[in-house]
Amino acid sequence: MNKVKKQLESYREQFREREYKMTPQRRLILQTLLENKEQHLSAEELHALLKEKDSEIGLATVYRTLELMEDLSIVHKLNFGDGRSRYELCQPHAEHQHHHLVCLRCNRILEVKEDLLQQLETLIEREHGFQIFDHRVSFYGYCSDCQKGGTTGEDANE
Amino acid sequence: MNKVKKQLESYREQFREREYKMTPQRRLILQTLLENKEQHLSAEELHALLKEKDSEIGLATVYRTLELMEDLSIVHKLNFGDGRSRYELCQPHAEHQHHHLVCLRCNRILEVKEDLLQQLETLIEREHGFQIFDHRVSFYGYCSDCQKGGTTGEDANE
DNA sequence: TTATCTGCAAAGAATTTGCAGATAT
DNA sequence: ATATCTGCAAATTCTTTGCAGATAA
Repeated sequence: MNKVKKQLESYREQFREREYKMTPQRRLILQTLLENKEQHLSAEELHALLKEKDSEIGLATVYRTLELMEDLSIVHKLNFGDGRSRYELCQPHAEHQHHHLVCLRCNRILEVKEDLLQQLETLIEREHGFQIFDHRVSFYGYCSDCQKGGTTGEDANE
Repeated sequence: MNKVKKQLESYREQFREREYKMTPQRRLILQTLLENKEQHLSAEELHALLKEKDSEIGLATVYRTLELMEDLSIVHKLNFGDGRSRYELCQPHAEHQHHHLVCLRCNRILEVKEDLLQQLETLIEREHGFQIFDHRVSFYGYCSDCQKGGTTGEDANE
């Protein structure tokens, strides 16, 4: 998996540009995020994963690193209304982030690649004179599994 | 302002259907939300407004009432990434909520009436078999004032 | 070398909960 | 009458901060 190494090298460069140091802790956090790309981890979940790797990274460091990387546009901070912030790696080459589908029954979070908000953005920029840099879109409903399923449904979280 | 009274009566009915009681505290909270429709209040801000009216409603009651009203689909819980939840009354007759424009410089939150997500929703329902009930959309950028203004810009919050 | 970074523990902020008395229906 | 609701204070949970020693560049 040379791809991961290359990606880490690219992040190191982003750090250097802003005079931030690439420490073992930061590297391991990035590595873990790369290994869990599809996950939307919270700070505590990430911290738990790091512990499994026998690292002694403190929770405060995890928070500080995530904040820093959000500032560097390496991660996006997300909120799905469950009382904690969640994070995901930015897609380096995507014009915009994808959208999230939050299942109201099993709480799974699915993703959609399609953007299709260009039309709406153009309208907003024209009508409201608001210059858009990014957007966050979540759809709430029932995933296909939960539409079939009985009344209970498994809960993906806790 | 007979309109407000009518609206309160309608909320009372929603409460009754679920066997919740309409207490003076709940009525005053609803009234205050109606008087601040365009505001996106946090629980503490709402609590402060209630205090100005010489009511002795406890903060815990405010939280409990907001939770209850979210469950009744009377209010929407919103998150703009400022570390606290914010609430707004649902638009009773709107198919969907409007969208929010979050200015990254002055932190003002503007609104757009246009929905225009139907096309995207149709695509998602078809391609992903995901049955959509609602969506939350926020756009991040610079409002028209902040595009003109200097480098500082006033901060609408704190 | 030296400014930045880390871990720890303590602090802070938002939200929730337990309980005993009060109150809508 | 009684199940629900309220206010208070304490408890929880998530996140941030101060500090002294450690470390990347």
